[in-house]
Amino acid sequence: MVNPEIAPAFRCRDDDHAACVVNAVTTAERVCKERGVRFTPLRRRVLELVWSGHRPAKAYQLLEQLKLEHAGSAPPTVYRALDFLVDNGFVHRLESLNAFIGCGDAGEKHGGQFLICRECGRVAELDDPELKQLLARKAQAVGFTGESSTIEVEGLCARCAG
Amino acid sequence: MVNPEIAPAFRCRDDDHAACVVNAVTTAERVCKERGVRFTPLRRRVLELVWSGHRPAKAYQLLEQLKLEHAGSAPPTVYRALDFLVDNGFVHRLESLNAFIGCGDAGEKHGGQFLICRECGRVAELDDPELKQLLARKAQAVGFTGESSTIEVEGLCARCAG
DNA sequence: TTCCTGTTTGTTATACTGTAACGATGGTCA
DNA sequence: TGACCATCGTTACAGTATAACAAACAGGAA
Ligand SMILES: [Zn+2]
Ligand SMILES: [Zn+2]
Ligand SMILES: [Zn+2]
Ligand SMILES: [Zn+2]
Repeated sequence: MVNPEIAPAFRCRDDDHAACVVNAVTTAERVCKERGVRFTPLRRRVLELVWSGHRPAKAYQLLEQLKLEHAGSAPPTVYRALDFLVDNGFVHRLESLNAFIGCGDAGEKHGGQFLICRECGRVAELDDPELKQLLARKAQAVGFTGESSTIEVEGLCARCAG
Repeated sequence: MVNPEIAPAFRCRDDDHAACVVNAVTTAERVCKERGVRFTPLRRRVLELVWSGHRPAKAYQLLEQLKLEHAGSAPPTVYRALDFLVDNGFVHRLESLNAFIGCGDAGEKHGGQFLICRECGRVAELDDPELKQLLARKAQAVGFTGESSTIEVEGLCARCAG
């Protein structure tokens, strides 16, 4: 096998991650302005919290953080913000984990393919057109028209595989 | 496009579905005997209930059924049976629905690819090696070793697409 | 400005999904 | 028989998500 590239999410050091957060927030701000939707302080804050690592964020963990900053926070507070972020393609929901992860390629609404390391918990996103096409083709072969797909792989990232 | 085959799950008529259930139970019975694990009445009954349609079964719906037949049923009753059935490859869990579906190709433990019709609710299973290989290859290309995967597609079956 | 309107947020309550813990039961085998 | 292990019954609770309605707020019309 050729020397593989390593996905950014698996390369990013936990102690040098601020740029990822800033980039995500800046992009979201721009896209929201373009779309004429409101990037409120709450939504911004939840996006920052989701992006606080390349690891899945659980809704009730986010809620705990929000409560520290604003006592009135409750489940709908975080779920509504997450709904907004997911609908606008800034965050993806990981179905196999009941968790959320920042989208590395925000701006376009899309479903990616997620690589979830069972050792370190980091998650990388692919957005591979070949995969989408093959899946669509295989579905069509049995008469099924796919509209959206959930693809999540559990395994080991390069660093954890040693 | 060539005339597509239609997946059995989408062809099966609701009023002529008994054979599917019998087949699933018979297979499970045989496989359990081969493996030396116990196919208890409870497990058999839950498998029948899961197979009562080609539609996803929710755990608490199954529980309601069980309660009608045995008052002592509680969440662990159904979840333990489902765990057994999933572990042995007789049933799959659909992550995007929090639901369960009978495996059309039981006996070998495997992860399939699931086609979920958003109109009629039926679910068909693929088990396509090309898809698995391509996904594994794409993951390897970024240094990730996949071990198990969740692939679920929402869309329209041939009948519902009209 | 004031009013109107639609969106966002606060608040309470509840529904849905899943597991921990421990004792009772029931096969299997020495 | 008794010891052992898997299964099941039972209670309690943890974790995930939404319904419903009121309050606050932004943006535009009068
Ligand atoms: Zn980063
Ligand atoms: Zn890792
Ligand atoms: Zn059938
Ligand atoms: Zn259909």
